[in-house]
Amino acid sequence: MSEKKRVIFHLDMDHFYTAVEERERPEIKGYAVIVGSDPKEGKGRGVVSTSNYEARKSGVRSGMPISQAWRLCPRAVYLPPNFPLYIKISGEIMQIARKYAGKFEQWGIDEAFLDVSDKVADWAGAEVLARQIKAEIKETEGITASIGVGPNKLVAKVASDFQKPDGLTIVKEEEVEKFLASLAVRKLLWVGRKTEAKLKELGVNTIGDLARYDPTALSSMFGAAGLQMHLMAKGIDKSEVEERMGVKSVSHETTFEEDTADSTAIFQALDALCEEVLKETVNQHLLFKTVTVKIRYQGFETHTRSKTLPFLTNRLRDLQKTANELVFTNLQKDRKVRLIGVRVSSLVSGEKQKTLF
DNA sequence: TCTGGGGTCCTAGGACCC
DNA sequence: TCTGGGGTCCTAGGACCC
Repeated sequence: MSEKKRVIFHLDMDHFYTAVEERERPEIKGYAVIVGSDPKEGKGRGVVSTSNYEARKSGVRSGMPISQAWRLCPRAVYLPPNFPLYIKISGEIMQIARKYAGKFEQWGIDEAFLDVSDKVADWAGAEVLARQIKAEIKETEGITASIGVGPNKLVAKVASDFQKPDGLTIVKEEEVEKFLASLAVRKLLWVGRKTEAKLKELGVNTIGDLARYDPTALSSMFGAAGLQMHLMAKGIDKSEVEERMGVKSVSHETTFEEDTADSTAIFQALDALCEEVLKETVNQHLLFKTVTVKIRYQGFETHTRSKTLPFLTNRLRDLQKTANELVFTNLQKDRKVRLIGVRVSSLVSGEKQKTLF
């Protein structure tokens, strides 16, 4: 019996945050727009979340320090992120896309995988469907999306990035190897900056280089991820499109405006973060067992400390007491702190456990 | 260049249990 | 009085994603 052929879409909204802002404020259309931290005349901390294509012409990129963006593009329109709005519009878009898919998997706020194998007869049918989804999103929401189409998630993901904005790239099985071969390894899912650097040392620059490399050597260098990487480079990916159920952790963190050794300020911030984290866990009817605090010192050295309680809870005083103890016993008093954070995990839905309290 | 904030998954060592 | 093997849980760190 031959394996069923799959047709997978990867949907990727174009410069999503700035696209939403442009839609809401027609007066900024045509200008360079950057959503991110407050640039503070070039002295701001933090990074660029999203920049529109006008800003990208000046070299501005997602993840870039906002101070650097300010130097490259001081005349851009700088906006703080409006997450509630982005989440609302994302939800509407996902609802549109979901109805066309046999299986659907949201990926971050502005991307999704769709398994449409049962919805289309061939690649021509896939193209018709992809255009239909793009058109409906554009008509209903006024913003554009790019779609990549391929025989698996990996190829679809790489394809959606191939032509942007408002792109549609279809890669059939027989074209996969050729399509991938000349692209940089960094285009592969899970190959980030560190892995890219290690591969470069091996003389592996393109996905084609990686596909030809000895998998045993990759395995001894990267472990299981090495073999996975080699398969991906050959365009092989058997992972299913699957709906993700429930969060595994809830966290909040904050970077101080200036690094501080003031323990009053640090513990005050910690208490406030605990309150926010707790509010969310309660809203989602969750109980937690593990508390993790994160301390980042001046110079970016980062440590985490965690404690698993012998019971499930959603009480603020349990969270605050545990978080405070963890920070108190681990904080290096003579060092300035850049960031403090709190996370809860080992979550269980509390729907059936209301009687606990 | 000087690095946000929200997540997921993996690894490796150690404790502990049978 | 020196030491197996399997399994699970916990902790810390790190890479990666958007």
